This record gives sequence, structure tokens and C-alpha cells, in this order.
Amino acid sequence: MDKSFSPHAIEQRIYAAWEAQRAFAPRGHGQPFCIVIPPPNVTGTLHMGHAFQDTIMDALTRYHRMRGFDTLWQPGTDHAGIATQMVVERQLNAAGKSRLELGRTAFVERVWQWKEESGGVISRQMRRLGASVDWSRERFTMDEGLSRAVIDVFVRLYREGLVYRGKRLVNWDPVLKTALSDLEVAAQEEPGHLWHIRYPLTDGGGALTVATTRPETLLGDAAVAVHPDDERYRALIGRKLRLPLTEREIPIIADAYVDPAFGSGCVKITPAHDFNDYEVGQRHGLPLINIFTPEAALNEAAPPAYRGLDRFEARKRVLADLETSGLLEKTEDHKLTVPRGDRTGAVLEPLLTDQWFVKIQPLADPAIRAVEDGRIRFIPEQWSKVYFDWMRNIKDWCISRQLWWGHRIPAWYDEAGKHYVGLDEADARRVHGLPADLPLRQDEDVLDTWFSSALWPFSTLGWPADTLELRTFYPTSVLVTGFDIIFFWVARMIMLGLKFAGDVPFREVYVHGLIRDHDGQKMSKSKGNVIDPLDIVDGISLADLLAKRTTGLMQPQMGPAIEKATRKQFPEGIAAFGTDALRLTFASLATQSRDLRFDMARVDSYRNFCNKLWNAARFVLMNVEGANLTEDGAQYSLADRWIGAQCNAMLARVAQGFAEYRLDAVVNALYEFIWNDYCDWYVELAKAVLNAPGATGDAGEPEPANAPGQPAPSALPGVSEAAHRGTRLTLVRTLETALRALHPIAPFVTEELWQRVAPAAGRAEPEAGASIMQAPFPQSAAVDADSVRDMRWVMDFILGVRQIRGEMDIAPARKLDVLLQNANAEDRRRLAEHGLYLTRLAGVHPPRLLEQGENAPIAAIALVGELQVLVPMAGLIDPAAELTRLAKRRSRADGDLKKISGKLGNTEFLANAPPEVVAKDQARAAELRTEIAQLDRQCARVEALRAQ
RNA sequence: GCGCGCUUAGCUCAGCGGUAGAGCAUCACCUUGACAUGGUGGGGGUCAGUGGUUCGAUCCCACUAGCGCGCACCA
Repeated sequence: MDKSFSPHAIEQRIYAAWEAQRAFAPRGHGQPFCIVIPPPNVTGTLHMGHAFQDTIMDALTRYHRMRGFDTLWQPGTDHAGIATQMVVERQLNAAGKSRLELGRTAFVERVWQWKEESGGVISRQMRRLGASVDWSRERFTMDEGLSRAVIDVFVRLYREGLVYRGKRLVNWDPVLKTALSDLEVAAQEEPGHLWHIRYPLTDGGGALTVATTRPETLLGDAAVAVHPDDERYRALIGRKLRLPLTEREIPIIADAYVDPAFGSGCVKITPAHDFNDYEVGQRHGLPLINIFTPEAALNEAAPPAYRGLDRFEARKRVLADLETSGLLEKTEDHKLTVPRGDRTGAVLEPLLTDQWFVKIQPLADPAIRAVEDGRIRFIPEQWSKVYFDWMRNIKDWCISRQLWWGHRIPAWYDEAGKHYVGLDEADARRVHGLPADLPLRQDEDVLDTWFSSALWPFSTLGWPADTLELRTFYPTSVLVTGFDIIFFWVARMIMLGLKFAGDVPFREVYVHGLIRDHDGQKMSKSKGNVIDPLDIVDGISLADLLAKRTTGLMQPQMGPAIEKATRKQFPEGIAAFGTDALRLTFASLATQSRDLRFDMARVDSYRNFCNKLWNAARFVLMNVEGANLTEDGAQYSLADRWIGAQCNAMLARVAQGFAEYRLDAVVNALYEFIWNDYCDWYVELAKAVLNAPGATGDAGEPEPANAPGQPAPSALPGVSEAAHRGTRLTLVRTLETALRALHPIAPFVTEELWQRVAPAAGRAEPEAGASIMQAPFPQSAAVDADSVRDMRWVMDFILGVRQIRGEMDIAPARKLDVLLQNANAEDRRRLAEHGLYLTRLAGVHPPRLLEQGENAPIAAIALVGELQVLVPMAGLIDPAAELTRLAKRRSRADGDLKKISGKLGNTEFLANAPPEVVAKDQARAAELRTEIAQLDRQCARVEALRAQ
């Protein structure tokens, strides 16, 4: 075995072996456990958030698989309509071509090509991350089967009246020239202006002043509204205004929507270009005057002078013209929220167009109930509130997109523009009784990608066919997702799952936080702070990292700043940490926090942890190879029993952590057990046994003869051949158990080590080729409390001596003489039974009990309960230093005692606190008093020595 | 405006009605035969502030301050 762990030497080989064994497929029996992956964009790449999420899902999947569940982690990708179309269009533009030139068929073909080219990236990344998804079941939202499910759902909803077509005001992206759903609008506060404009009354009696942030829309005004109770304007209601820059007359109307306190109390009403105004217009029967083209330039409805101008150009022109005609009263600075497309960043325009909608209320109601009555549980619970808030105020969902890449809407139009919906054209004709020769053309639009994603938990399992997978794995067990897509995806899956698959799509929704960079910033290409998870696995040079972060920027002027920040944070690039270290880091971040800062130092510590584990295994294998490991008659020492107890406690914590989706707790339990308990203590204790002279005649360090009447270490139990066997068995079995427990989080290093350790532990035949991922997950058993108590004594003894050594600067190699004073029967028993550990781990000669009446020499002192451990100072210890040390101990004990005495002196405390709490404090107080008394005595003695 | 979250060691974060924890960083000693990606020991916190509930509050409640997020917005 290598002296240190090198991840890249094993990871890809191991993953390939798993795949070759088809180890990720459901086993076909046992209780089902299923997670569907939140499908990433097929042409994208995995970012840190994906890697984090995949780590969680893989850990859950491997954990359940090992526990004997029939486990399916369903992989796949979605077609990401807008994002993908944008990418391919950009490619075309770069080549001097356009989508329109190419035509729809050729363009879509081109997108498919791009999908084929780039679609493998994600699956390669997932493989490198160790994801145990069932690749044989990989799905894509545009697959034939899933497409069929999409069309099926659309048609069924349509036939039930839950999908309808209508001319409505929708959020329009003038760059993409498509409608968007409400959710795809990112409202952003931006500085702007409030322009006050005079609208003259037609009958000459002055003017009303309206305030607007969008003066160009006045060309589409249909009225000016005032509040019905506003005394200032009451008399004017019903009179007419001459709309500036146009020849039109518009009425003054009264509507309670108007806030009399804002601006002048008069509002221009533009029903075709503002959602609120649209409502007002509906109430008052106002005309809808659409003045914009799909590109958001002014159309024929505008006066000739403005036609063809872009909206922002038009704004300038309108303002200039108003100024000229003296109608612009004033201009104020004003902050306003601007709706922008979340993909393009373009200012969105409310635009009147024909679109398809899902009538959502009938779907939302059962979906709300499913969470209310606990059929679906959010973890953490608080997210259900967010879900309810949105669901209870839900609006109809605009599902049509004016794109080419996606599921084309299964509706056909005759020449009169009447639509017919069907599974395909023939179905539409049949259902609607249309003659075969009636010319029909299919709707040009495609469906929102989220419409197909909403079906993911059942469409991937074969729906609408009644498949075995669907029956086995639906409802799925848990959905693992970020809170940013609760509305987009989670809510819609619940609605459509209940509607079409007859049950909730998942029992639990585990909502995790978002991975941010070291400074708490969201990672994004434009900020230049993204990290490719594989660059942490494999490492990357500074030059390559800089290149990755600064090429292809939308805003190239950001380049130098990004370069500077990157050089500062990663002066030497990123080291290769391996997948396991990265996964351990991700798991340790899986707290309940919403924002998770990614800290490279954590990865470093988990890389070290993997190396620690590696070396522990190396040690164990060195010690068990060729050794007799038969169990019969093996004797188990205190340390053997103790590590078993610790292991059981760890397994209980791990099980609880998984049950609560607290992978940070899982990692902590494993880390602490493996490093602190197993490596720092148990392995050292085992060395004490294995290196002691034993019945097998193992080479052991000869211990000096002990004082008469004292038990000699070589005569202690724990060094017989049977005890050696017990220790070797415990070493290897505990390690083997720990490997299985760690496997869901750190799959590679555990597999590699398990292949060598398991046979020695009697777990697997060397030739069987079994994988740790199919071994049973270790179950916790009762903890042996006696062993924990005795071990506590041993540890306190050792720690006490080490502390003296550390604080007195005594070289570790120097063996110390130790005398024991005030030992009770229990101390004597423990010394007799476990003395071997003390000599080795504390670096002392066998401790000698002071005879009755024997004078103790001046010594540094460590307290183990009542027992005093004396390290004679002669020639070793500086009295002044010892006094300092003692004073420090004393003041600490004194502080503690004061606190506890205060409590115990309080009669209310004695009367009200639970008896066990009082008893515990009393015991603690007694302990502290003893300790202080001993320290005082010791101080006095050292003082006396110094005074001599 | 409505809703939610956060504030604990220098940094990143756990925690919890009953003696404040981890990793990293830091200081001292140690090339000990699994591991210097290591070992041993040490230092470091009025748990944001105020008030309340309680025998007891870092933890529960209220308010305040600061930071952040979501939703909805007055043109």
C-alpha cells in the first residue's frame, strides 16, 4: 500500500467496476426507495450546487441501498428550452447566420446536434462524482416517451377545461420574443424618473397632471383615473382630456385603484401595457390600444412620428415633444422596480397576445391539502409556509413559449383561426370530426420546459403506461432540491402528480441551501467566481483557472477584476483533493442553513481525513496479515470493548443524521469516531497490547522490573495470544464497520480499502468481487457503558500525565516515573487490569502505588478523580512553572465551583430543579472541592520546596 | 408593505433550558517503527443588544439593531 492516499489512482477504476457490475440498478426486491434527480440542462455543465445536491442524493441512495432497500436513483436531463435555444442562436450569430434564415426544421436539427455534442458532459461529471444513478434508465424530457406524456397531459387538461387559450396581457421578453410565466420575471429596483405631464381638458378649462415612469406609453392611454372620493377632481369625472401628441380624446374616470396621496392623484390608464391598468380598463370598458410590436418598437397604433422607434428611443422623443409643447411639468428622480427576464435580462413588456394557460386553482387546491395533511412533508418544515403562501395566491400559468426548441403545442388551426386540440393531427381531426382535406396548421409555439419537468417523477417511470417501475417507485421517497425552485418545480410536480399519477409525487421534500463562494456571494459566470467541482477533484493550475473564468464573459470589462480576485484567492490554483474529500465537504455543509459558504480549507481537512483513514487501514493490514484471526477463544480487552461502544454510539448518530437529513451530523459522527476514537485512541491502545510481550512471544519492549508487591505489566491480562487475537480482530472489524458506515458519503476510498480489509475481517471472500456498496449498512447495538467508564479513567490518567509533560516541556521520548497516591479499590482494580495502556500512551514506567505512610516526593500532580498521579519533579520540572500550572487549574476549578455553589445555595433551585440535576451539581461541587483542596496542598508543597 | 431567515472563538459553522463545541488558523514541543495530508499539549467566546418567562436562558417569548432572502407592489 502507498504511504498516502491518491484519489485519482483509484476513482475512475472503481466507478467503471461498479458500472460494469450494474451495481446501481434496483435489486428488484425489498422496500422501494426512489429519488428522481432534478434534471439539469442537458447542454449545461454541473456547477457546485449540482455537485452538492448529487452528493446528498447519492449518500441517501447508497445508504438505503446498503440497508436492503430496492433502490432507484433516476437520472436524466431537461431540454431547458430558453437557455438552449439562446446558446444555439448565439452560435449561429457568431457564424453570421440567424435562426430565421435557417428555418425551424433546420434550427431544431441544429439544437439536437448541439445536444448530442454537449450532452455527455454532465454524465461524465456525475460519474466522476461517484453518482450511483441507474444509467440504464437515463431520461431526457424530449425523449419520445416523455414527450408523449407531455402531450397526453396537455390534451387531458384541455379536455377538462384546465388548459385554455386566451388573449391576455403577459410578460413579454422583446429580445427572445416570447411570453414568460410570472416566475420567470425578476423584479429589480432601479433608478429612474417620474415625469409629470399635463393633459389638457378638451373644453379648455385647464389640465390634469399625471405622473408616469413610462411616458412613451401615453400613446396608448385610454383614460385618466382619479379616486372617486378625491374632492379635487370629483367635478371632473366624466369630462374629456386631449391626449398629448395624439389627436385622441380620453375620458376622466373614477376608480378606487388610484391612491390620491401619490403624485398628483391622477393616473394615466394604459390597459394594453400595464397589468393594473388592464384591470381598470376591464372595469370601465376601456379600449386596449396596443402600441408595441413584439420587438417593443412602436407600431401602427402610434402616431406616424413615432412608428418604428424602439421603446426607449420613443421615450426620448415623447419627452422632447412634450417639453416643446410645454406639457412636461417637471421631472423627478424616482426608484422603480423594473421587470426583467431572468434569462436575457431584458426589460419585459406587458403585451397583449394569444397564449395558452393552465387554469391552476383546481390543481392547486388538492396540492395544498397534500402538504396540509402531511402526505408530503417539507424538511425543514418552514418551507411549507413558503409553499402555502405561493399556492394560496396562485395565478393561471402561461405555458406557451414563442420558441422553436421544446414540445410543440398539439393544437391545429383551420383557416378561420379556430383551434383543435388532439394527441396529433389525426387525433385532432378525428375528435373534432374534421374532414381529412381541411387545411390545418399546427400551433407554432412550444410548451414551457417546466411543464414537462412537472411530470418528471412519473414520466420518467414510464407514465402514461402502467409500468412495473411506476407501480414500484411512485410515489418516490424524497425530493432533494434547492429552495429557489419550490414554485417553479416542486409545486407543479405536486399538482400534476396528484392529478395524473393519482398520488403525491414524493413523500418528503428535502430543501437544502445554496452553495455560495467563500465571501457568501452567489457563484456565477458573470461574477467570475464559479468553481467547476471537478477542478477540486482533479486540481487546476492558476493559469487554467484564470482562463476558465475570464473567457467568454458577457461583460469582458469585468475580466481584470475577476483575474485579480482569482489570483488573490487561489494564488497557486487549486490542489487535487479527490472526490471523496469534496463529497465529505459537501455533506458537512448540509446543515439547515439557506446560505452555505464553500470554504476550500474544509476540503483540505477532509482530504487529510481520507489520508488518515488510508493510513489507519495500512496499519491494520500490516498487523493482521498472516496473523491468526480465528475467533474461538479470543479475548477482548477494555479497549476492544470500548471502541465497540464508541462505534455503536457513532452508528446511532449516523442513523439519526440520515433520518433527519442532517448529513453534517453524519459526517461529524464519522469523522470524530474514525479520527479521535479509532485512530487517536484505539489504534494506540491496540499497539500497547500488540507490542507488549505476550504468550506468542511477540517482540515486545521489556519493561523494567516492578517494585515488589506490585503487579508487573507483563503479567497483566491483555497480552496473551488470545488477547492479541482479540485486538487484531477488533482492529480489523471495527475498521471494516467504519468503512461501511462511511461509504455513502465517501464511496471511493471506502471501496478501495474495503476490498482489502473485508476479507481480513471475515466479511467477504477475496475472489468474490463483491462491492462495499452491496454490503449491509452497519446497525448500532447497545453501548457497553462499563467499558466507557473504565476507559474514561484510563484516558484521564493518560491526559493528566500528558498535560504535565506538555506544559512542563518534557520531551515525549522521556519515560517518566509515576507514583500513585490515594488510590481506592476501584483505582487499584483499574490499574491492575489496564495498567498496560498507561505505560505506553502516557509514556511512563509502570506506576507504583505509594506504600501506606510512605512520604511522597515533591511532584507535579494530575488528578484522576480522587486518585493523585504524581510525577516526581526532581531534575525534571521547574517549580515555578508547576506553580503557574497549578494556579491556572485552581482558578478554573474555583470559577466552576463558584457558579455551582451559587446554584446550590439557591433554595428555589433545590426546590424546583429536577433531583438528578441537583444531584449532578452536588457531585460536581464535591469533585471540585476535592480538586481545589488537592491543588492547594500541592501548591503549598511546591512553595515549600522553592523556599528551601 | 407582507412573509421568512441569520447574528456563537480570528475565519467557516454546529449546538442546546442545566459545566460553551468542531474544522481551519494560531502558539509551544515532537523527523516515535499507519499517517508531518502527522502526533502531543496550550491559548482564544459577557453566544448582537434590551426586557420578559423560568429555580436556571446562548437556547423559549417580545422588542431593538445590523445583514440577507422571497413575494407583492403607487402610477
